[in-house]
Amino acid sequence: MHTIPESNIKDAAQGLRAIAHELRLGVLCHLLNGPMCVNELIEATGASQSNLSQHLSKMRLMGIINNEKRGQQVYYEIANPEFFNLVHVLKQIYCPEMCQAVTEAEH
Amino acid sequence: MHTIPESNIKDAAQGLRAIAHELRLGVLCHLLNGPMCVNELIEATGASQSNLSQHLSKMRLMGIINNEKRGQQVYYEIANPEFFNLVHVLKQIYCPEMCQAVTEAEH
DNA sequence: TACATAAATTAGAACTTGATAATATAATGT
DNA sequence: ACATTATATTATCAAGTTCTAATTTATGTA
Repeated sequence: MHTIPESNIKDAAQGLRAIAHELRLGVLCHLLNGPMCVNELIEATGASQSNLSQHLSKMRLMGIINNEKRGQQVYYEIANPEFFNLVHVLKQIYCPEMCQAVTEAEH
Repeated sequence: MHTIPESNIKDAAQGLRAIAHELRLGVLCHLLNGPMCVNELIEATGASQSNLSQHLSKMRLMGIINNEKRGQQVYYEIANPEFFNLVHVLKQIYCPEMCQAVTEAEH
């Protein structure tokens, strides 16, 4: 069966909501390259400290990312390697111009 | 590069929002088995007519599904086959109990 | 100890989303 | 033409989300 059972739909929808935001999805993409601390993410995204912190908190509560304190900094990283695949699929859907070569090769 | 370029992040986040809801994700999953008309989806999901219609409308505007009128009925179907892959990844993440066998075989 | 830096928390306003109920439109059968 | 069935639209209200500004907590350092 190629579907999500009813019992898990709620969790999956909640998980999607956790990344269904420009800034949060941007953070997820940055973290694909490895762990980053909050200041680095502020730099990378241009978000305000408070705003970013709140989004990171939400992503952490939703199980998208984990954090680890190293001295004065808090480093965030992707919690589940499946998110690499998720981003890959999103790229297929929303960056068609980047994926045309592959798509054409399949025909 | 395994990431979504900034220029497409907004679209991707918006697309995610279009399915980041229990009912809409449920509809998407039902449509994986083929086109369905509104009444069938009402049956399948238990949603009210008006509510479902509004969610279908949103998913259509966001490019997740297409519709086609056949006589008195309107049939909806998935707009992009990549959504099969998206659901597959979601299953890996949010239905771990269903995927354990595969995961263990990989070790 | 006092100060600086990193990050989290809180409160509140503005905006968005989702559900319901009521109404409208469109196709079909009598 | 009239009733019936299928779907869409509109208005409204409650609930949820997001941003900003201010405050707090924790860590490292002079």
